[in-house]
Amino acid sequence: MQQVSDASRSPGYDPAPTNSRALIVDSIRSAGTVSRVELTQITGLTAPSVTTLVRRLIDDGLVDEAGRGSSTGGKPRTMLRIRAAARYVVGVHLSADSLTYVLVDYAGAVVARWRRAGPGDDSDPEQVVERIAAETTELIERSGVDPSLVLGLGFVCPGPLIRNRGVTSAPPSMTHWVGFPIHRRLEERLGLPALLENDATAAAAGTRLTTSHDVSVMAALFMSEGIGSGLRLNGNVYQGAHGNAGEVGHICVQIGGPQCWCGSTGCLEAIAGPATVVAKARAAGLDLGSPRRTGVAAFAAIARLALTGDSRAEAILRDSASWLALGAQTITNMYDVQLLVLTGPAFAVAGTIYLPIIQERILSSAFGRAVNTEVVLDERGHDAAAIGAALMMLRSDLAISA
Amino acid sequence: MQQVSDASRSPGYDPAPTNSRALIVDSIRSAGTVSRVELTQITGLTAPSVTTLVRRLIDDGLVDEAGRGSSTGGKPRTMLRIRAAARYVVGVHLSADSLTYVLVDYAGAVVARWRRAGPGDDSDPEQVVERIAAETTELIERSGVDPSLVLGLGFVCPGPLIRNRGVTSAPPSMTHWVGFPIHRRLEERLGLPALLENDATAAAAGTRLTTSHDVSVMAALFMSEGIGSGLRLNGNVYQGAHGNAGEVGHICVQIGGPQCWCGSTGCLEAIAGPATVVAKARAAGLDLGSPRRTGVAAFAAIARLALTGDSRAEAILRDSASWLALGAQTITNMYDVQLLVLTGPAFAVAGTIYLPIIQERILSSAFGRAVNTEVVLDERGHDAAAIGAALMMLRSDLAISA
DNA sequence: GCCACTATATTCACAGACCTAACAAACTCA
DNA sequence: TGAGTTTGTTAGGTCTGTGAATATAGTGGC
Repeated sequence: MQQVSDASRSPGYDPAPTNSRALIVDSIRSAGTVSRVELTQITGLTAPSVTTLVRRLIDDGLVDEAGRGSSTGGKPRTMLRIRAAARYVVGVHLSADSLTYVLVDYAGAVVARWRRAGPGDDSDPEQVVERIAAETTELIERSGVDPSLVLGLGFVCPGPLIRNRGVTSAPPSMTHWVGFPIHRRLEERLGLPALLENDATAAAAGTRLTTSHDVSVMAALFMSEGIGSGLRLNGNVYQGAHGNAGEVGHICVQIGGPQCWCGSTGCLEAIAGPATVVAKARAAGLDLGSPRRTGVAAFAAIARLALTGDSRAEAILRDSASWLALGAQTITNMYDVQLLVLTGPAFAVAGTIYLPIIQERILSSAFGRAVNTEVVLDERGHDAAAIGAALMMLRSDLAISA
Repeated sequence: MQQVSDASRSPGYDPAPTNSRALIVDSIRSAGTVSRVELTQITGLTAPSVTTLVRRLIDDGLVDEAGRGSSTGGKPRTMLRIRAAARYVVGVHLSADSLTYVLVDYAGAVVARWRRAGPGDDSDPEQVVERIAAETTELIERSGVDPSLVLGLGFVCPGPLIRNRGVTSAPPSMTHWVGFPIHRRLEERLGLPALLENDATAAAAGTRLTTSHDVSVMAALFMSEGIGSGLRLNGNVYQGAHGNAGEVGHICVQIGGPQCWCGSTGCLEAIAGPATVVAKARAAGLDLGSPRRTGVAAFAAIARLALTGDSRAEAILRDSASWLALGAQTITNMYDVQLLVLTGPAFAVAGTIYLPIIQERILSSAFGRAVNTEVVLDERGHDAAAIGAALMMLRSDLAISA
């Protein structure tokens, strides 16, 4: 049980691994395949240190040699890569209308994925724990992965939470979750360490960096049922004092604006979040399929309409995007990032509408111009949070012990 | 010259000192006087390590023993404290209408302070360098401190900058500073390492923590001629990818709001910053003394009027405060801090009007309620930026070498 | 005033991380 | 085939920090 709490501790920002072993593993993982010489450059360690650390990792079965590079006039480089089958982690993303599972291997690749209907609005937390535990077990079983190689589970849910204590406040659909220590219950039920994280923060951890240049400071703008953001610094997420950093959905963007479920008024989420977009679309008489369709499913229906030429749907989304752009600008102003990634289920379905509007505002703002902040769309938006939670587990100390 | 750049390097967030020597010095400095046993608790190092490190620090003249604590049944603790006279650093805060110098000793105390009129709007940067160099030299001379003990200089100016390159964009009064590498010029002129920092970020570093409980994540909301903020994590400031984190003055708080000098519209600073407050007060016919009085001096005149019962002045400031409260809420939402300190010259003169309004909004916001974020006024607001710059220099690697 | 007791601080021997310097291995090219 | 080049390893040393044992300087009982 000692180990269990270890993974989810870490008050505030977790500095870059002082642990060279973790540093090497991270470097190999994010590079794909690298040679030892390259590792000396990436990590700043000396060649002998790299040799020693890599040897131990190979002995422990965490890293493999993977053929040779071509010679550049001398001995060719021996390439290294993560032994993908060494360990696995599970990532789970819960929201009212969907429940996403991913199984991620030690190299960080998704080897299994499962999306199911969410527990709905009035679910009993204890029953949901049961269900998640059962489905997690089933996921592992069906994937054919040896369960003893599964290190732990990263669990993600929307909204503010207090690390190690559970959800502290929640959107209307999940109020009965407040104060329920779901990750602890999952730990007990599954016998695996579990980590609890905010959806947006996890998404920041899960975003693959596909930019050419080196990005050490990036943020994710996450939209699912709500709106949030996460900040990633050199691969570590910034969580704030209580694990609630990045609550961009509840900054006030309009004095005297509409009431938000959070108790405040004029929140970005209340004005331009998916729930509001859906309400506006319904009010405008758009056909979103079944009237029982809610949350991201309903939002996706609007996006489909907009993308197939419905100008009313498009106008509603473009209006939402102009507000989201404000949030994005706040993120870049406050965090000063090199890269902002739009991610989460809502951007997965409507990102192409939001992206140019957000980009334009960022690039035309004074600081955007001065420093050239890039804004991109995550191609794995749907699963970003679940993947991120899994990756956070994969980067915990647990994951590098022999 | 190697050393010189060392102090101002540090891409993005600088993790807690891995350097135990620096850790010990920091711990003693922030505790005032401590025993070795207490240091083992604070730092997590073992008793033998503390013994050794402290012995070296005493040998190097950086730390002194300072009598004994009272016994609690055994050997009384030998108290340690920083040898204040071991080293000194200078902090300089430049704005259009004032130039503040502080000389800070190795214990972090201000031993000399000098506030002078600013260079005004149309000053030649080279001449300002000359003037600052001369006045810095004079400050040191008059203080009686041995110049060879002065480690370096922390330089602070308003607005966005790119670390190591100078100011990148600037308020109207300082546009001619754009691109001028003032800290490099000061280094050359004074023969001392210099560090360039944004005023708000430095203020976060300069704020003394007077709260009872342990604060590891705090932010400063800084108001001088402009509005900015800084984030401090475990004693290290977060600077962002380009040194521009915390630009809360240029988040948009009103769609279609007034034009800001930064090129954007609806910026917090344009709506509620000191310049706007002064303009409104003049428009309302308030007597601010000489019509040539500008910047913080004019703002201070309004604050005096408000505090002596002028209801028009008070209304103008209260309106500004309600907008600043939005900015404060954004800070707490994005950074999730335990403590928010209002600081800078403008809060130094009008803080008592702003504080309750800001406090109320933070405490009534959902996340404020859930996690109890404290909001306080800095009693050293006038000098916070200069002091902070000095303290940042004091925490650089330079400052702990024998 | 002496003795046990306790809390504080130090010494000593050792483990581990990481470095420099020297060396071995594996390729290219003349 | 061998010189040159690049990659990786071995050997030895330094430095940091640890645990175990010990020294130091008080308190309080008798």
